[in-house]
Amino acid sequence: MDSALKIIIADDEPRISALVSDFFTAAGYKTLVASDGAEALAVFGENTDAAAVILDIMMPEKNGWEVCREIRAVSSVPIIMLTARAEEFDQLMGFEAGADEYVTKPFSPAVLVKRVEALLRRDRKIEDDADKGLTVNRESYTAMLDGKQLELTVKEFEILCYLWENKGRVFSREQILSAVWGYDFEGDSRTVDSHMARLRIKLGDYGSRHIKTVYGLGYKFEV
Amino acid sequence: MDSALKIIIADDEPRISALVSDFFTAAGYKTLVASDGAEALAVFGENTDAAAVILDIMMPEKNGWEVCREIRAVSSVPIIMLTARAEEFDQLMGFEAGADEYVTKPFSPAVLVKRVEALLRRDRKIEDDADKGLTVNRESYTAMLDGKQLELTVKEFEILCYLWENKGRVFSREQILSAVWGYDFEGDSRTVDSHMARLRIKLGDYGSRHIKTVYGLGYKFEV
DNA sequence: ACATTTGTTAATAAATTGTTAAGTTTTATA
DNA sequence: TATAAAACTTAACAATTTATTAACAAATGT
Repeated sequence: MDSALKIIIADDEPRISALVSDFFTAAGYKTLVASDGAEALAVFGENTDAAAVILDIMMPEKNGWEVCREIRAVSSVPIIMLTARAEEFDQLMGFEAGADEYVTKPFSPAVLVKRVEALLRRDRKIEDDADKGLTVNRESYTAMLDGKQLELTVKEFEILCYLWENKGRVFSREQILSAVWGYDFEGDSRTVDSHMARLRIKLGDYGSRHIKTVYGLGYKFEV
Repeated sequence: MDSALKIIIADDEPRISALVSDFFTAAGYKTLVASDGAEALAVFGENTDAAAVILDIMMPEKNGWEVCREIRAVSSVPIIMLTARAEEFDQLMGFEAGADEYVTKPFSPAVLVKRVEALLRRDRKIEDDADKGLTVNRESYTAMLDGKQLELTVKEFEILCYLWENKGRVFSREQILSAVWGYDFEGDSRTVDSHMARLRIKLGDYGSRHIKTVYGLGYKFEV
């Protein structure tokens, strides 16, 4: 199985494409290199599932923005243009041709990888950190973890809320009981433990990582 | 003792090297200036413990990327290339020669310092002051040492807190017992010793440096 | 009446803590 | 400075406390 995302790199300067290719390979992508505009188009034709295309502007056969325009006619794949000089003219043409990003030489290959990943994120090709983690909504009594809704019972939800809204702070079982059950609750404080256990299970990995037992004191949501 | 980190600056334009040197000096570094490529190599030869090397590309004798390549052959010291024009050729050669960063003239010396420090941080040459030393948080019952969380038990944490919040002051075992255990604790005061030992172990080096025994009296957190 | 949630209990597991005792270091003093 | 006494350190152990888990019973809502 090879599920690595493909990145097409087109530059007539082999040392540049090799350099860029190396960085993307190191970052876990599969790279396809072309050395002129016509070849770039051919490679794209064979790999329309590519995750992104990086085009140098100055290339023989067909220049970068010609290639860009032709790809754009058939695909919305993210396109990044490389240019030697930050000239307004080139920039304009490039964007008009439908490029998504502009990277001016000299550039740091590491930065180029980051920019491409930003575009992939935009297209949901790679996971967005934004919808990672936990969201809690008192109004709807719902909690989302990594974009998926959790099936929590009321008590579980309220305990989670209480800890979540006071992240970092340690609460004793008694404090949790009076916050969630009410000050007049007569029950055993082991009850809290049971709920914590259930909550942890439902939160999976995230639960064990963030709902911490503070031995001898109680529980906390660790940031 | 002079523990300042050394920065080698090579530029054939004295005004530039003087300017850059001033900024690094102001930031607490020691600078070594060379005015051509050959000299840069010679200086590096005498100072292979330099923390970073800043090379102008256009230099007499040996140009920047020749110097870069030669240094790279023997050292992984961070190398920053300075270039007047964002030319593709220079760019390429520089990265190929193993430079870590590229800074295009005109540049702000302050920014250059920042970039260099980012590289030093990457190589752990300078510590991030943000997470230096000890932090104690009663709310979350956590103690951080140099950015890492300590796994302290309640008693350990409270003893540490007590000493930490009264830095410099000496406490007898009895005082510590009544502060942490409560005035009615009936146990042996050797108990405190055990906890101190465990605390010291968990605090490692920092522990032995700061938690001091005052013979015949008790303990203190020494500043 | 059914399924779901909630509370309780008890067995088990885990961690903290206090104590002891042997070994060091420090201090006082002869 | 040698020696003894006092004070401290350390490690190991056992006792204790505390937490987890699962299974079950009660309550709740549909």
